[in-house]
Amino acid sequence: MKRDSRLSGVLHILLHLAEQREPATSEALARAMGTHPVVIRRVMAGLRNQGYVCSAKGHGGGWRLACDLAAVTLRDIHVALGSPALLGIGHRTESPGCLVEQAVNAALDRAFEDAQALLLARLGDVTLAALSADCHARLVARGGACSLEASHAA
Amino acid sequence: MKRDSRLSGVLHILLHLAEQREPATSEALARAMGTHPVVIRRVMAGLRNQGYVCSAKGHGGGWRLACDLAAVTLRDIHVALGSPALLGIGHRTESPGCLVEQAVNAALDRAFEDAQALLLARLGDVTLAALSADCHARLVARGGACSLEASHAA
DNA sequence: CTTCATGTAATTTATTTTGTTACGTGAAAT
DNA sequence: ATTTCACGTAACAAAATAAATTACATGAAG
Repeated sequence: MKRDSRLSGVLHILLHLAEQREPATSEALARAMGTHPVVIRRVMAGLRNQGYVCSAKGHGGGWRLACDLAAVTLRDIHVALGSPALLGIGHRTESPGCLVEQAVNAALDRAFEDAQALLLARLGDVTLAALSADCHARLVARGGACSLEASHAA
Repeated sequence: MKRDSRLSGVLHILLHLAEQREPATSEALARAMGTHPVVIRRVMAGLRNQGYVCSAKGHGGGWRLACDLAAVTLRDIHVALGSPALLGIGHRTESPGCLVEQAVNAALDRAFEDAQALLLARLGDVTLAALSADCHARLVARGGACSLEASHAA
């Protein structure tokens, strides 16, 4: 079972956008993320629709942040990506006729819902601003010499 | 992202086994679960190795429970299945060179670990005996007329 | 009016999961 | 004994998913 890393990837992109004032093209982002520009556009489309970023065509175009980092949480981004399943395990059948399976589903659901609620709450506790601050703290801790952008130069 | 339903399926099987004293063949279980006997054997192999069930060859052979339902939790079964990923989302990279990605991973990890720990704890709170009792309660609530096995007759 | 860059649908390719076949081992029935 | 039954496993095939790519359209800057 492969885990969905879209949230991780999008956060990565957003924080990089926060570091530069000029728009970043899908091609540049794709190079940094090791993927294809069209994939970037696909995943960013959701964020644009929710107003977290904006895009511009033509010369000097690309992606820019369009939100206050302090007002957006990781949960917001998760929702903007379409609220993909947080849990990796689930039911065999959604509404089974078998009583045994109903009991199994009920027991698992209780556990699943609690875990999911906790995870959403934790994601809701972290703002993009906090994440960005953590980035800069790490930059200082590491010596402060290199730009945040340098890590994807190669 | 498709969710793994092995835990759900195996619990279903175990509770059915709890209802009958004669062994159940892989073929019978496969019919009930809508899959192939070899798939049943594959998934049950882990449980057998951990001693939760035992299997017998030849006439009258098949699968039987080999554990005290009151002493085994859903968490134990999850572990016996190889502890598949509980979460549906994860990192892009495990040990990134990029500071931004390190910060993203750190933030997500905190949330992930807490949710995972809660889920494991909840699974650890439910014994197979409790699940089985819930099955019987549902059977009574529904009228008590039909056998637990009837649900898979068709 | 050409170049650049996004928007999106359609297609192809790769990966993962699931199902199937085939053959081996051992136990019970005849 | 030998046939039948059922598990054990590896190898193979098929199906479902996800990702990458292509293709073409739109619109903005030079």
